[in-house]
Amino acid sequence: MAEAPSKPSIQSAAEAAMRADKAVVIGLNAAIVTVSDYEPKILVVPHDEADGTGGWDALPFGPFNPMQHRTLEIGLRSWVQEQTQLELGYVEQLYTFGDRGRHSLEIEQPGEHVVSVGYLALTRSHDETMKGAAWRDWYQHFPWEDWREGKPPIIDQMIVPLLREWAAKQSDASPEELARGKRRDRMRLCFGIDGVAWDDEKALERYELLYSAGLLLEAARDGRPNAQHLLKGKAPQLGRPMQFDHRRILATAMSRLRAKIKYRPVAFELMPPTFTLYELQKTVEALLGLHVHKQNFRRLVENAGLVERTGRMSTRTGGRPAEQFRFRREVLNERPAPGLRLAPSRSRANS
Amino acid sequence: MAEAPSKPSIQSAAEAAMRADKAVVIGLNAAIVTVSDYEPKILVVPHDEADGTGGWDALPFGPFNPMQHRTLEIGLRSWVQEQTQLELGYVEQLYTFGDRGRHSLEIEQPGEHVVSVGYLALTRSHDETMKGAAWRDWYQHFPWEDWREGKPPIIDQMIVPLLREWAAKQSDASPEELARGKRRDRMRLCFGIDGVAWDDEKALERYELLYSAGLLLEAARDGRPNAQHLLKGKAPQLGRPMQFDHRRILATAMSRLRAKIKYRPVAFELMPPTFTLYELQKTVEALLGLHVHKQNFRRLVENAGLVERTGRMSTRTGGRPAEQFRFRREVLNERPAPGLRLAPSRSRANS
DNA sequence: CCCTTTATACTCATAATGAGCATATTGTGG
DNA sequence: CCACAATATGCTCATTATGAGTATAAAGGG
Repeated sequence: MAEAPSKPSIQSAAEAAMRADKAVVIGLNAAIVTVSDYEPKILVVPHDEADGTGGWDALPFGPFNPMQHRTLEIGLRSWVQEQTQLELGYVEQLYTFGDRGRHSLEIEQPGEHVVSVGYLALTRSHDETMKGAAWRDWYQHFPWEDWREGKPPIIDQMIVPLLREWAAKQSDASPEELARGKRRDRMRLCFGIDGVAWDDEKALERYELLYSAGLLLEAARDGRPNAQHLLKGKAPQLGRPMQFDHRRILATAMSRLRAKIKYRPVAFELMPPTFTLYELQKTVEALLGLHVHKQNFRRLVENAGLVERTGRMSTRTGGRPAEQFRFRREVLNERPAPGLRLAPSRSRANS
Repeated sequence: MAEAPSKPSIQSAAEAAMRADKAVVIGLNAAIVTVSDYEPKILVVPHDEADGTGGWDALPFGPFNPMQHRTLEIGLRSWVQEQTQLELGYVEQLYTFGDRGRHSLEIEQPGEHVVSVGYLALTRSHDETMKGAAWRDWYQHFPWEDWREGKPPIIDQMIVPLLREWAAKQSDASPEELARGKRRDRMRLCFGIDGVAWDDEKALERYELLYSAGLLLEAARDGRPNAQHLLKGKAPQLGRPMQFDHRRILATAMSRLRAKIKYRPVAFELMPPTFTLYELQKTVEALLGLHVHKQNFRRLVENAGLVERTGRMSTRTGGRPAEQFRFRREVLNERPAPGLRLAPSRSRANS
């Protein structure tokens, strides 16, 4: 009954290249993450648009030149290396955004379209001396994501009330949003209300929720009607905004990294060659934005075979000296999915 | 110490558009999956190149026209709808490939570059009447992935011996591959040898392993030296090859879907409105390529709150009639990660 | 009415997990 | 030197999740 997917649609790739309306430029965005002083840091570059977003952080960005680099990742590594001298360890593709409205201030020339491919990269080195670029604590952009000291006050003081208001007001809701309590459910699941457990991996969903609720400066900048008040009044802001959709890319990176850490030994990309279990734990906690039970963390790491003792003791910092461990790289060849299987808190998840 | 990521690199997006060497065409590839008769099917279109790959299946492909569609997904849905009349339920971006060598037969014109974005889509409808397009059992492309009837014979009869040969021969190994037993470890982990458990989610890794080992026709077509013998002799083939890197995209889709099914209720996208638990189980088993314990599957599905009884009984097919269930869509609003948490078999995983 | 076939309900041993207690090893300030 | 603070590390225990099996129910066919 249906029309066949016509073969021409395949061959048309060739013709399409000739047609300007389909040609685009590929941009590569890198969310480069490190952890220092037990804080996750994201590499940002300043930018100065005359559009009111001057001063907003941006993620490093570079074009992809297919003539020069065989793959997207090679292209990314190349310009990151050139511009920052950073040694990227782990690199992972996140998502490709093709939104026409991405550069929302109509800075695009007619006929120009940037499709951007987001990448997550991890690095151990974190010199503070890169001119122009800087390491920014990622929780400055996402203050609601750091639960290490308990629930961040911003959630109950600002986010929940504002979201409740948004959920109550149905006037600006889209058709499918109007389903009874849809908005309320979304906020319950995202922010762990009414007995729903906090899920550290939902960083992206939370960002998107706040964006649709018009609570972020990016939403105002993009012209979302329900966010315009942010520009007028001196409304308090929810986290530091970023250029373009970079905060969204960062949220994607957070979600992905928090998930990955649990079934791949990526955390070790951020550790020095030897470390104490305490240091490892603090690094993981920093990324997850959560506290974990110390003794159980140790048990987990040890009988997952992820580390081995070095015999050396650390110069202690207060109490009994801790032993230094090293990452057992062999584990990659032994088990199918080695990682810090930190199960989502079962408490309250099921009520 | 490092150079700043220069702001110009950001603004250069604008100039870059003008430079032909950076302009590319975005192609969208769709892995459209359905399940009928308890077999996973992939929508393929024929193609006729005069390059020897005529007759190989291809995934439906369409260009992305940024003037016409706001986002990549909208663009994808649009041409899929147009060409196939299929109603896509779940759609998810998989990966973006920018390899210059993607269209390996140098069919690219100079100055033309296709970056392709792969998508996974699920649909319930599976008319057999689409002209040109056809539903192909996906295990025809990946015979080693179907363990429902036990370990597929092709593994022990062909794959393992050929991989052992490849692992033993170090002559064509890349520098980092030369590490003692690297290749052997890779095959152990991928194909579950020596007590390593089979991991259904490693479909992509297995495909890539077979490709690098030169055992797939795609590798031969791409000019990999270690695969050239496939073209000469009448060597038996490992699964049906596909055009371009489409089999790789399909492998990505399989891996992603098999993983996703365990923490998101995507399986229901493939079910009719009401179904018996047996039908649900068979569908899941088809996707995973595995048998699951019937009673435990039932327990899992039921106390995860994923389904609810309808009271209606099915017209049985042999024994006691089974009750019809329906998907409890509300579960999406209740639990953070509802899915069929089929844990990886613990047996043999840890020896 | 027995037998086959499938559906569904329970049981049970084992492993994984969350939480806490106990002990060890350091430095510090009387 | 000793009590004490601080941290590391080892161990126990209750609870839950999981894999595997047994038992019973409800149909149709001879």
